[in-house]
Amino acid sequence: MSNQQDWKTLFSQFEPGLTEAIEQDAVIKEYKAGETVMRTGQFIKSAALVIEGRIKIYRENQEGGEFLMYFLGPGQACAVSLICALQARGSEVTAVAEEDSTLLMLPVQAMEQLMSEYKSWYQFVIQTYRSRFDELLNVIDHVAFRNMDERLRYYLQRYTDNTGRKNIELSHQQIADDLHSSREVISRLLKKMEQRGELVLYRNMISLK
Amino acid sequence: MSNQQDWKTLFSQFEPGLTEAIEQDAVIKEYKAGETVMRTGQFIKSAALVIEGRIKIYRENQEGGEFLMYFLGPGQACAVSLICALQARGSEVTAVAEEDSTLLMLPVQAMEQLMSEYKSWYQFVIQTYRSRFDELLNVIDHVAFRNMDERLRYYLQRYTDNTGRKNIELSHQQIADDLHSSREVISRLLKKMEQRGELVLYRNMISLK
DNA sequence: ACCCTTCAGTGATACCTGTCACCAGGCAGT
DNA sequence: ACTGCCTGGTGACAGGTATCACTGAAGGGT
Repeated sequence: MSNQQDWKTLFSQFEPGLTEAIEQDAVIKEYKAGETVMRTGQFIKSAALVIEGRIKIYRENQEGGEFLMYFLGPGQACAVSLICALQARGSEVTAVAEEDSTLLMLPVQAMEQLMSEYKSWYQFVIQTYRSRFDELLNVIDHVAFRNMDERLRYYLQRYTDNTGRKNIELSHQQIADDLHSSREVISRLLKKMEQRGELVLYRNMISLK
Repeated sequence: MSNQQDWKTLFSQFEPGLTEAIEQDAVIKEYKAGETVMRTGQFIKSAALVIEGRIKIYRENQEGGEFLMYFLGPGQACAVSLICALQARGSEVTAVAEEDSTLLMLPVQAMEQLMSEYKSWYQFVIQTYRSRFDELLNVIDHVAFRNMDERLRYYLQRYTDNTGRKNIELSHQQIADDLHSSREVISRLLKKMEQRGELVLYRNMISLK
């Protein structure tokens, strides 16, 4: 477990003074794996920076369906929270901790001030918008142009990229939920991929080659 | 045709001095209907604000498929151009003028400066990010959770919202392209909607009830 | 008036994916 | 050991959508 000093090295692009300014106003929050960080419709009063762990950001619809947008890792910030916080609006996505996670919560008022005072903060915000926007574009590409097998492959790829591990500890059902598909479809596609030698299937685990 | 003075009233939220500052550095560009404003991969050196007309922003894939993201109308700015311009990166979307359009092109260097000097510019940029992000979320919702009939309905709705007209002057083929579907499917769905009395079909025109 | 292109309608067919039904194996708690 | 639940595998089937083939109608240009 990293302690709370470490976050400064994570955001080393922040200029002198900025980290201290953030420290003054921000609150550190811990979430256990599976805990909901933010629920659709919930009012947002803070921007969230991830210090440790992994946060899953997804969209929910009325009928209980869900659809993964992206994961946030250490050093990343939630673009939705940045936008919503700056405009005092409710969240339009749901965020859940996939692992035990540590977040730095920065109140809106503080954000406003940092924005004008610190160029590196402003650049960080812009950069965050950009990378999340990019990620959304990729998601749209896949869901619009690709079949489920390619979307699954992309999903597994992103997962290993995010965790840095080749073993994916998820049930087929969890994957199906993230892709808004069904377990049977995912099982069959995974089986095909296994037969092609792209991966090996275990219980609650997929090992990429 | 509005002349070039009018744009200041369009962006009336800009604080005193900002419009003049923009005027100094910006260039007005005109595009005929159908002209390509920006192509995927093209390098962006200016932010684009729409003064008049309608710009269609869509994603292209390698095989020639396309997928509509949203339209930009007068008073709106292209979030992609704002982001790309600030980071000197290539475009990841294609922009085409749907009608004869007038755009205000603001070079990157000028943007940087306005950003720190004018709060109302900074807020405009944030607001632009936010609304485009929202729109993308809606698009994702539809493509992830909805069937083609609902997507078509949403598409027609957006179209009339954007143009302010109840008559949609598009061929079925054009609609199919925007939704990344096929003409036959769109024709059939439109026929069903006509039979239900939701609209009336003409050649190259759909009239919503 | 005629030709030619574009647009729209429609049936047949195939594929992808979601759903249902059912089974078997693993794992946890009693 | 028994029970029950979660996970994964599999076949059958259905609905939605893409594709192909063909038709006829509308409109523009000559």
